[in-house]
Amino acid sequence: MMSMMMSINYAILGILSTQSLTGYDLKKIIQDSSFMYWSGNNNQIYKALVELLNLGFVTNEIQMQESSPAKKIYTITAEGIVELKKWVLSTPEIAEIKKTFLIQLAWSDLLNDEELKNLLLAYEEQIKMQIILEKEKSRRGRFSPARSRRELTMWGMIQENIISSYESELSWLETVRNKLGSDFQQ
Amino acid sequence: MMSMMMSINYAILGILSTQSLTGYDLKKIIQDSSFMYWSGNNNQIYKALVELLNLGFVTNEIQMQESSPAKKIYTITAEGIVELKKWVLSTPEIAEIKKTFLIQLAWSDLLNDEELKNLLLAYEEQIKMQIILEKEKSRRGRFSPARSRRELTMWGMIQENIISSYESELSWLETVRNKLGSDFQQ
DNA sequence: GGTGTCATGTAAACAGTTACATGATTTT
DNA sequence: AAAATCATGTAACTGTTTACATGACACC
Repeated sequence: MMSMMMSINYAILGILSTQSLTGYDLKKIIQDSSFMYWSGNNNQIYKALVELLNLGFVTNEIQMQESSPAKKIYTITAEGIVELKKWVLSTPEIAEIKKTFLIQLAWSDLLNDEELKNLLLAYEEQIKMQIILEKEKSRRGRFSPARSRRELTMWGMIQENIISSYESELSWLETVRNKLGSDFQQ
Repeated sequence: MMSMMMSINYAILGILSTQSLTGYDLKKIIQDSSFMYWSGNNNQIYKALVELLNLGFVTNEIQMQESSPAKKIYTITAEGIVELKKWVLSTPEIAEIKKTFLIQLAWSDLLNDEELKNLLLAYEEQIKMQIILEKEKSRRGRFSPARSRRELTMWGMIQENIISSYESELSWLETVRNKLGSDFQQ
């Protein structure tokens, strides 16, 4: 068959493997998630659901409501579970990382020592803010399945991965300041 | 003016700030670079050069060649330098990180202990391969300006940032194995 | 004789974002 | 009175990638 779907489809299948939900629910979960990295826009989610439906990986049940648009509640099928597991087992890809800041640093020869120090400081500030935001996000964290002890551990580890990425960046910044110290003329 | 160009334009301006080059040269440099994260496809580079030319940030000199297409050698202007410096000084954005592997782990409750262990192992393998690739890349590393002692240090630090990102991922993997150890039933 | 490098450029497709549209209900 | 929430969906655009097109030359 070679379905070759984008990974957002698998994120959706994964969420639906824990509970049946509407497109609107999925949107909110993806928006709030720190590791499901899409913006959670309608366009992508509703399109993905149509595709998953056509492929038979989900079914939907239309629930009429008075004075509100009809809900479409999506449920994963047995084939959907099989497809999801196949994907989970597939060879992991290395992360896609875009650090625009490194490009700024690459041309920092244009700056004087003071300007460079301030730039590094500004980056540090951004990261620290992001860590706070991330911790706040995980504190609120509504969607977090815990079907087994192992899954609970896993979700904790996923959160820790993100935090530790930022902390690694902070400790790199320390190295930069140390290494650079001897180059500053003052 | 509010130019609001994409960052690839600034990557190009930066490269041109060290030497005058053709689109073809820029393409190769971006392809080989580990922190200028674009694929280095023609479409983006030639389009960017037209835009930079229209904005007056670069000029080009057409060099005829016998039995080869004419070369267009691009040179940064004084306005280009000003624009580049302005961008370098602008508030850094936090990195855009897309770790699809974390989404795989999120649904790893579908796997048994053995399958999960193998998945973690496969990810470790990918990262180790990437580190070797990255170190090989920096060993070959053709394009690396060193206009000052500080710039040389900076470029070393940029390389180290990328390596340390992967190493942080490896040490996170160790934590996962430890934390998970007690959940495995055997 | 096929593949790779030099050197320009275009076309088509895909991925992903913002914004728009509808319409009732609830909250500020 | 305005804004947010619920719930669906579409339109337009940006960014990015792969592939195509040309044509000479060098290498194996």
